[in-house]
Amino acid sequence: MAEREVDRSISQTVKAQLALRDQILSGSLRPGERISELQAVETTGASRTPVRMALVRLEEEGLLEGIPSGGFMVKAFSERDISDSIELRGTLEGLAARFAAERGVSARELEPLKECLGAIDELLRQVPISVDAFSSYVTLNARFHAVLTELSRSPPLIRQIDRASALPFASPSGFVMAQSALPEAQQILIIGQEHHRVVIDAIENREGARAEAIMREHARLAVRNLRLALRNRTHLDLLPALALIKTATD
Amino acid sequence: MAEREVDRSISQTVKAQLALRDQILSGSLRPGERISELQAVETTGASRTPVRMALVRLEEEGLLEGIPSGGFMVKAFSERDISDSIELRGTLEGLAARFAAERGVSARELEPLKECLGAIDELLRQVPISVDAFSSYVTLNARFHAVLTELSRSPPLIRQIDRASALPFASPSGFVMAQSALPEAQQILIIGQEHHRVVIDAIENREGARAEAIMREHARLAVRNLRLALRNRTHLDLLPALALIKTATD
DNA sequence: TGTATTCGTTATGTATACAATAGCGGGGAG
DNA sequence: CTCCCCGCTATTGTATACATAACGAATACA
Repeated sequence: MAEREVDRSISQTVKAQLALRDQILSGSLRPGERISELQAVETTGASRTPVRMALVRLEEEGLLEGIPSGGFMVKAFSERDISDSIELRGTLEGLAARFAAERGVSARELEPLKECLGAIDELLRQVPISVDAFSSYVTLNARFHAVLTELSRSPPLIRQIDRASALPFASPSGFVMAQSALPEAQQILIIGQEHHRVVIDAIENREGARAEAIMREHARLAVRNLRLALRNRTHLDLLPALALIKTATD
Repeated sequence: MAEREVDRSISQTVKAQLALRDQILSGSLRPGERISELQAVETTGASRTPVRMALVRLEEEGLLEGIPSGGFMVKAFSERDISDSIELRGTLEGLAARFAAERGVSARELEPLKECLGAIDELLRQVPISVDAFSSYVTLNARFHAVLTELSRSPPLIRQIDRASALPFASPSGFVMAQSALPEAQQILIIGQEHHRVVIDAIENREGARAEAIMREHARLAVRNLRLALRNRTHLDLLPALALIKTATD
């Protein structure tokens, strides 16, 4: 009992899944590269069975791809894959916003959303925005999107949105990070915040179509800016997940 | 070597996954019921490791739910879950149609779609439609939706649509089957076919918004009719997947 | 010298053994 | 008679052993 040190608070499968996902997203594992189970066993500390379960989950998540002859490889994404994923999530979030608006949301339920809005307003007051403030923004923005998604009260939809967010840069924090290096970053943040304001207003007034439209526009903005940011890669080489994007233009 | 008869043409994992999915969808396993691994091993013929991989995949598919204390249970769906799933898929297919329209599709690529259209036209000519013809319709309709999805040329989107179709009644064939018992079945099929015709026209003329709108309307029609069909359950008790729907109104 | 075939090694798919936990039933006490 | 506690059993999570298939290298033959 002194020899084996096992953390019983978390399953080996989850541990392996987290570790491997981190390795993929951090670029330790190159896209197209075959993942060695044995190597994964060594780096994660779990044994083969939990590692395999983690690999299956990561494949379903979309980060890995099964190889016909056996095993898994890290998936590579084209720039279009990324922008499609963002638009996809925007469409889904639009549906969520519409559901929230049509089905009605109490003032109390809307409160967390307004809190995020106010907190971000506070952050955006400083020009230019500090690094710390930007970090807070990323958190608050992610929270805003998560809460909005929940307001749809539709488990299948929430589930799909979560899935769509699993791809690199497709999560609310993911693409904001990518845009941080742009000179127009602050303006983008301000516009995005305006979108947030409008969607709350639309939900409050039960304007489903308007709520949906603004969320889709929100995603369009993100797509446009991500494209822009990817043009000057020099500014954001620090982002590890960038390694997952195929450089060759299709 | 003579003793053990193993089919090498298909992996045990896939075999177990297919068998278990069939058991779930056919109602052999009741929703809320904990799935016994041992029992699954017996019914599928695979050993525990492949069975567990299959269970993980089915959980990711949305048919199973992990139990915190361990193991999996069959998920139960509310009527709203189902209709939301259909609308969800409709939204996704709308996006696919828009992508196809905006990005352009050659006449050659549109051919399979038109073939389905023509074949279905042929089927719908007979009144009332025969059981055989209806069965053909289900196949052709599924093919139409699959081809349309492919025309988006967006792997992430295609993937998501496939995922959304995994839930009971959310697939193109699934909800059509459910509606078959309705007296208005033939009219519904005719209207649906008109939708198909319009989406092809919209894609040909590169009218993205119109293509998207009609696919969403298509889903709305499906939702409405599924609701209707579920009202008179007596007509369609033959559908096994029905067991997965919670009877209690939320 | 190039190509093809064979052998060996390695990694994956599968099966099973082991360990730990959660649920359940029985027994005892209040 | 009821409630609580203890122990047992059954099932899951984990580890590992075994078999098989694929990939690579080396050698032999053309």
